Formats: sequence, structure tokens, C-alpha cells
Amino acid sequence: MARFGFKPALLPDYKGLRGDTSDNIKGIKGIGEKTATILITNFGTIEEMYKKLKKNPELFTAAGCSPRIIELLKNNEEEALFSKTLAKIRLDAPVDFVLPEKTFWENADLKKIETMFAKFEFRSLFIRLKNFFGKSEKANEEEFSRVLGSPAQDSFRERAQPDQLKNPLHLPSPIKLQEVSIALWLINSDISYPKLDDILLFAQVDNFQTAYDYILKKLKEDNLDKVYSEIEKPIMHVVREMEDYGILIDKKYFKNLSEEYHEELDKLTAKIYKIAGIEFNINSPKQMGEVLFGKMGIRVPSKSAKKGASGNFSTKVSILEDLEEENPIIKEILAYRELQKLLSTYIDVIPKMAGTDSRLHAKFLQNGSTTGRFSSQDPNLQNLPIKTELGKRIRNGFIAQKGHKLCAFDYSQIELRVVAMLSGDKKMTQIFHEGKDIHLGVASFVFGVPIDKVDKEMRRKAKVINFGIIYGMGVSALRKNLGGTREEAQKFYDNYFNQFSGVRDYMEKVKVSALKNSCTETLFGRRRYFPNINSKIPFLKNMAERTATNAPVQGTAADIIKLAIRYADEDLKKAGLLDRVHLILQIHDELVYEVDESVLEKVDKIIKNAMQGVLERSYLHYKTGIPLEVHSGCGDNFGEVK
DNA sequence: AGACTGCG
DNA sequence: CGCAGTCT
Repeated sequence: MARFGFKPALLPDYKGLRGDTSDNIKGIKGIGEKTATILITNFGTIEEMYKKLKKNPELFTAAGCSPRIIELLKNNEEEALFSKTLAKIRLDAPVDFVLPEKTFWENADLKKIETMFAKFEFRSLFIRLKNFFGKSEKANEEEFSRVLGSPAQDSFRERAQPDQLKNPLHLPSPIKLQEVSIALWLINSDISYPKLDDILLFAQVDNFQTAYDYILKKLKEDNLDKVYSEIEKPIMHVVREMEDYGILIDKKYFKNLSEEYHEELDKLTAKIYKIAGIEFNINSPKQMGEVLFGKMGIRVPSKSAKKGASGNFSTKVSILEDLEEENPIIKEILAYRELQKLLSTYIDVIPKMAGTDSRLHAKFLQNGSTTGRFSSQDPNLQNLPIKTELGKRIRNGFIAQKGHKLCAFDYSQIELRVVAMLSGDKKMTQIFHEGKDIHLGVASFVFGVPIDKVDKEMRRKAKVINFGIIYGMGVSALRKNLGGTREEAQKFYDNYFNQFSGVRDYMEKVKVSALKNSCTETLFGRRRYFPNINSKIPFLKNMAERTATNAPVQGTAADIIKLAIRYADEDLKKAGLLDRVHLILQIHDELVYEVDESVLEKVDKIIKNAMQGVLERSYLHYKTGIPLEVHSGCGDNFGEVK
């Protein structure tokens, strides 16, 4: 208003006449800032102006327009209108871009920026940046307005809530945002890692502070405030520190590994082409299926290897493994698949993601799953290979700093212990209480033989069903995992639940309460909802039943390890060790720390104790005959820790 | 059961 | 977007 002398709404009209070189809008050649302003203030929009010009042009002479200007206007009506449409900001365009939930300056780490700027010798930029961060909030606002090219509007300040007063862009502080993100996720864990949008949507408001207050109030109403204040909130800073600290990568090691595996991959590729007698994209399951079962005429496994939903042959590992005897190409393909996976998912991407200091800062999302578990991304450090030798070698590339070791602490069989606790099953409790191997113990009961008479196959079967229990598996899924016939599986299943009737009753109880309440709870009260539990569609109902029985188990285990993170941090702090011990990974039942070698034994004791004592120490003061056993191991790299 | 990533 | 494959 002050600058132009007319309302902002008329800006497109202004630009339509005068043009705007920065936006490549022509306007009418010969009309400048002054004339345009006169025209707009006297006659309004371009459309209105032309109406008046056609009716009584003498008005224009009266307003002080020269005959030259009037002539220009008459000759350039079309150009003016076109320029105006260009200048208009289209509000109806399909935009799927949303403002990022955090701005660069909200979670900026001045230290990190400083080192980076120093490296690139961005001296003046750094001074400006320092000023920006150092100044009062008010000054920030001005600096930002300057950058954005539009003055902060007074009307906004009047409307603003206290929280927004400090912040010109409506942006909440990152910490409060994270708090409410976790709170909302506790209320409804299906909304994992809620963003600002999700938070505002849930609260049905457009003001952050209002949403914050609403969600924290609701948290309390839902009796989730203990889970929040005792489990989640106390580890927020530990998680942030874990991400900030990162993990050291041996880039050279990765480079060597990459070269070695790529060489092998090339050899395999050549072999496969040779055997197949044709070059094709081995990464394409479609082409692979056509080559194997079409061109090469390999027997199509009658079961599931027929045409899938999309009309393609299935070429997954389990099917290829059945065909290993049929043709030598299968073995090579399996090897190719493994190497390709390792290279493309881990070996060739992880070193690129580490900084110049070779530290990798993956994300650990405290509220990234529906059950209470963490998730990890960019990259996912919770699924580093371990099963195969070729895969395991990747772990050697994650190393400890000089003078340090990597120490891993893992809960042994935590989920089955949770099953035993939640169900109170006598026999399962007994096995754990006596410190016996759970698979041997279960096999002993199910097969009715003493523990020392349990053979490999019996233990294997017990292990399968133990996993099945955790996942809420039914008979058919059990048979699939067990191999053998339906009848065998059914018999085994019945036998198991006869022996462990406490587990059976518990599972039934969870299902019933899920049906009634549409939700289940962990030992600590973390909740998950199952809207499909009453569905008439069998697939959905069955799925809901499985997830409903799994959630309290997986979720309680998650509660326990989160508390362990908290207590370990508290105890290390008390011992004054926080500068010599840093949490670097959380892998569901395992915590990995980088530890200064001078305090290895002390730290081992402290962390183990904290982990084992979680239940009694928690606000539940939970007493149980089932010990939480923790195993630990140290090494120079992640491959060595176990 | 719960995740994440790469590929076509 | 679905599949495949890695982990707990």
C-alpha cells in the first residue's frame, strides 16, 4: 500500500500495464511505473479502465494522461490483459507440493554448518548466518521478511498466538513438533511418524499451539500419559544424540568389497548368459521367468510357480531353490541375486551417505512403527545382513573410532519371555526361570521327552512354532513354515496348545478383548487399534486377529527396550560416562554403543544392569520370575561384536 | 508380525 | 505399485 498507493489485489493490473522484467512480463511498452500507478489509482482494474476509456476518454486527459498514453492504451488492450493473466498467481493450479515440516533453520546445527562453511571458505555467508541465528527473534523475523521479499503483515501479528509471535512463519519448534508427533502416534499408532500436516488434520485446526494442546489433552484422556512421560519423552534426546553422533564407516573397506563383489557379479552375468544362450535383464523377474520356463523349457513347478496375478512366472528364491537340481543356471541366478541385493542396497549406497568425516547419520524414528518399535531409514541400519557369509562381511565396514570399541547388548528371546509374562503360562515360565534354552524346553514338553533327548529336528520344529506364537500364526501358516502335511501340522499345533494352555488361553483372551474393544494394549498400556477385527471379509478379519495377538507381544518388547535406553542413559550420566559412551544403533532387541576402551568393563556392567532391571525399575514395579537375560559382546567393528 | 529399499 | 529381499 505504502509503496504503490493501491491495494495488493491490483498488483496484477499494475504489472499488466508496466510489465515485470523479472517475471518476463512485457506489459505495455512506453508505460512505466508512474503512469501505471496513476491509471490504476484512478480507474481500478485493467478491465474497468478499458470500459471507461471506451465510454469517456476525456476522463483520462483529466487525470493527466497525454494523448500518447491514451493512444498506447487503445492499441495494446490485448497485450495488457494478457500480461495481467501472466502476473496473476494462479490459485487453482494442481499443486502437490507441501511446505516441509521443518525449515532449514529450525533444526540447523550451527556447529556443523560452521565446519562445512569453513571448509568451503564461505566466510561472509557464515557471518550473515551467525547474525541470523544470534539475533533476537524479532531480528530473525526482519531478516526473513527481507529474504522473502515481503514485509511481515501487521494483521498477522494481531491474530498470532503466543507461540507464533516468536515465529514469523507459523513454524513450531522442532522439539515441540516432535513431542506432539509422538503423542499423536500414541493416541493412534496407525499414524506413524505424523508430520505437521497430520497433526493439524487430526486436531482439525490450523494453529499449531492449539493442536498441541488438544493432542496432549487427549493423550491424558486416553490414559497414555504414562507411556508418553515415562517411556517416550525421556529418550527423545538420546535418539537425537544417536542420530547426531552417527556411526563410523570404513569407506575403503566398502570400496574394496564393492570391487570384489562387482567382479564376481560380472562373472555370474556372463555365466548366466552363456547357459541361457541369450542376454537378458537378470534383474527383471518377468524376463527371467520367460527365459527359464519359456525359452529354456525348465519344468514349471506346479504349485505356486505358475503364472501369478500379472501373468508372470514367479521366480522367487523359494521356487528357484526347488529347481536347483534341474539346471545349473539356477545356482548362478541365486548367487547373482544375492550379490545384486547386497551391492545395490548396502555396499554401493552406504559409503555415499556418510559425510567427509566418514560418519553415517541414519534416521531412527521413535514413532516409525504401529507397534511401538523404532524404524530406521536413510539408510535402514536395522536390516544389515547377517545370515549369509557374503552379507555378513558388510558389517565389518561399520567400525569404532580409534581408542573405542563397538559393544552390542541384546535381549535374549525377549518376545517369548514377554509371551510367558503376559500369559503367565506355568511351563513356559518354568523354562525361562530355570534358564533353559526355550526351543529345547518347548520341544521337550511338546514331544514328551526329556530335554537331553530332544534332537535337532524336534528343536527346529519347536523353534518354528515359537515364532508362530509371536506372530499369531494359524495352522496353515504353521504347515507352510514347518513343511510336511496339514495333519502333522494340526497335530503339532494342538499338542503345543495342550501343553502350553496358558498361552492358548491368553491368545484367546486377547482376541476376545480385541473384538470387544477394537484394540489391544501392551504391558505398559501402549495401544493399537484393529478396525477390521469385526470385518466380514475373512482375509481382513484373520489379518486383524494375527496383528491383534502380535501387537501386545512386539509392543511390550518395544516398551522394555525403550525403557532400557532411558535407564542406561540415566545410569551412564550418573557415572559421568556420557562423553565416553554413545548409543549408535537400536535394532529392536539390541543396543549398540561406541565405547571408550578405558571404560569397557564398567560400561558393560552398567548397561547390562540397566537392561535387565527394566521391569522392576519401571513405574509398574513389575515383579516376575522370568529374568530378562542380556548378552553382550565387543569388537573393533560391527561384524565382530557377537 | 513389524519395518525399509531397489527394481521394473 | 507390487514384488522381492534384508533384518528382528
